[in-house]
Amino acid sequence: MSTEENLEPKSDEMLDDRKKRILCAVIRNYLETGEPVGSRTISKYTDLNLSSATIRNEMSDLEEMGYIVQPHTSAGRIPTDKAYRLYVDSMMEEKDKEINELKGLLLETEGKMDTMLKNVAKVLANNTNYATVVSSPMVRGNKLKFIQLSKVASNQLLAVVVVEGNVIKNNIINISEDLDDETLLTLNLLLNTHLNGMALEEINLGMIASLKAQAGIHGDIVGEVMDAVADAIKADEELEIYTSGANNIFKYPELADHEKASQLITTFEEKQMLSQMAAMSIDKEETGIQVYIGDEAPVGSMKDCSVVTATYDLGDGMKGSIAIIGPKRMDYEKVVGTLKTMKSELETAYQKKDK
Amino acid sequence: MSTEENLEPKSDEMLDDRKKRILCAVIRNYLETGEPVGSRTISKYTDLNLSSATIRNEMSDLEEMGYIVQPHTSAGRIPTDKAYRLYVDSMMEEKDKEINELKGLLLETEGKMDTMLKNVAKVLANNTNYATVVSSPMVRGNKLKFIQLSKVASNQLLAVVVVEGNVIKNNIINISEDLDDETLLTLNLLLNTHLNGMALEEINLGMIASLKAQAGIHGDIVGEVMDAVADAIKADEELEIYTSGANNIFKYPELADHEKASQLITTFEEKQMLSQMAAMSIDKEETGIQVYIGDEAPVGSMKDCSVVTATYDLGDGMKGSIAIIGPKRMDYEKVVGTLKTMKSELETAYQKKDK
DNA sequence: TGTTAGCACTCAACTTGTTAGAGTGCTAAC
DNA sequence: GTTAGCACTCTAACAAGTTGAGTGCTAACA
Repeated sequence: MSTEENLEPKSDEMLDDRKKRILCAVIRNYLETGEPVGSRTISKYTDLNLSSATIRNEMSDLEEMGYIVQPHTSAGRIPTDKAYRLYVDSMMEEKDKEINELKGLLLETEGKMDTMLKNVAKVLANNTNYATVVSSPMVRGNKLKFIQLSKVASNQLLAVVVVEGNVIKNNIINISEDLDDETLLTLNLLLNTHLNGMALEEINLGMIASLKAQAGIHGDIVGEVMDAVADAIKADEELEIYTSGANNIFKYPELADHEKASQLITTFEEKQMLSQMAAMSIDKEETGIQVYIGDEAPVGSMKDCSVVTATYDLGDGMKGSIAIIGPKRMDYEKVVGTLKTMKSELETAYQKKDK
Repeated sequence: MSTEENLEPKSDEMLDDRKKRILCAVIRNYLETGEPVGSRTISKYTDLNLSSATIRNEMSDLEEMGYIVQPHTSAGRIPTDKAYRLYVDSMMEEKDKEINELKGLLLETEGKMDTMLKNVAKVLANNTNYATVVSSPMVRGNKLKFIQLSKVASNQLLAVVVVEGNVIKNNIINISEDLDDETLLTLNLLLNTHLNGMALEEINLGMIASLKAQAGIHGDIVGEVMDAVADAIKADEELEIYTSGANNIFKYPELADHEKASQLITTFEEKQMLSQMAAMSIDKEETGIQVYIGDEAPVGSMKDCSVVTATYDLGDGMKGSIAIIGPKRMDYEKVVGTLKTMKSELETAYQKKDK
């Protein structure tokens, strides 16, 4: 072990215990204060009884290894992304106990998925003082459950498409010719017998053509219905996004200057990037907690932030994502803990609602 | 006329033509530059050939009357809210011609109401460099058009409620007992014959009770359907809000400090205040353009802004609101003009879509 | 060999003083 | 009624000096 020093610096393993403790102290202190931390502070407020001079030597080493930097000479050190990475991966202890009264209450109140998720976002933002993004669940491997055409006016049909997971989509179809009830019934039968239970991916052009043929003179309507189905699929892929606490970024000077704030706010307003981010996070398939630090962040405007995401799983392949966005010096321990608790709260709240 | 000077200063009428022109020049100049404007500037850049000293005397008067103020002694003057009010009411000429290519294009592309309004917000934000809020149309005096129950699973019904204006609402109803198709048909018939064409306000508890009685053992289901109807009404009252360009506030230093920006962003994120604002604006019933300056603004967080709203009318009592939020020194002429054009573009685009 | 005290040095941040310029109000002359 | 001139005010920008936190280095110590 000790003879491996001639190898290239393999960072992690090069850190002896003392260096680790010093680095950890620097990080912890910086997370709290947001100010560069100097050798004297470390020397005073840690149990390892070392003079500031010794600490200085060690810090000099740590800087060389790329864990800390000075904003300018004669300032204290601040952690680099690399240090945060190490901290998140192997140094922090989660504060799992962070259960807050609110949650239970808020989740039970409504059976509605959207208000539920909106509340999740709001509670998280209030509890953490960071910005939060919650996505609606994405449903995978969806099967068509039910299709129905109804006449709402002489020249208008209503097409209702229900997909597994009870995602419902309506489309109003304008028709030129009036349809009698029998034809409508036939069409409904035709559509349901052929399409029910079908996975969305299985519906292709050939099938549509065949249906159209069978519908005879009403082929056009089938075409329109298939458009409605296509819409249902698309709507399903576009995740709903609920955000809260975007204003929290103003609490962190490193994010609050006009340029950065403006970009972040735009991202939050347009939601589309957030939707992609959520989709990515869900696709990762790891059900655990994911931490993106600085440049690792999935969205450009967040390159000065850290993003912590969790994937929740409501069963039936319904998975969604919860993300917390804050400054790189966010309280990772608290955030990860809170997110874990919230994830499980959400999942159990949904199970309960179900029965 | 000239002998009325002994009356209390009745502001507007006290302003002789020269004062008006000077005030107008001050306002115009300040709108452009955002800097306090001094007497020399006015003396130079107006056609009334007066020395700066004369202008100074006049400006001193105008200050006394409350139209302009100095941020500090030995600075130029800036207009007060009172001045803006006068300007908006009687001095400005709208730049009605401000028609921008984009509009026509964007509006036609989609038949979808929501994307259409989203686009309106986006185009306005891009064109004006202010923040925009567009509400979905509020439908008044709504009548029920169509109700349908369908079986999607052995223990689940789907209730579809269509309201005039083609607002569609779905509810999944969990039932304990299985229903055969005939019963379903009877229920559908019962609901439709009694409720179709009924205004939402007319549906009261007595009617619901009577329906329940007629439904016999399936009274519970009727109850649930009525809940779905209630939902449809509520969903209809809650206006959808589309925003764009919230980040534009950072372009105006007077709005961009942390405190104000944070409040504005929160308002834009939570949308609920904006929804109320839209509702208010629609209720005003005046179909024209409304300008709120500073404290007049309908929302607290906008007290340092000006808000210009327009009400669009799609016929059938469907009215919505478009609002532009910017600094008090916004380009009122352009905004009012653009808003008028957009209002009519939107209305005609909708008519076209209809046929 | 690792640790420590001491010292010179650096640099941001704050304080103070100075200056330049824009703008005003007032007065006296036109 | 209008204007030129002048003294005055106040901000913004800059320069210079001061303070304090923090460092790196060296020499002494265990």
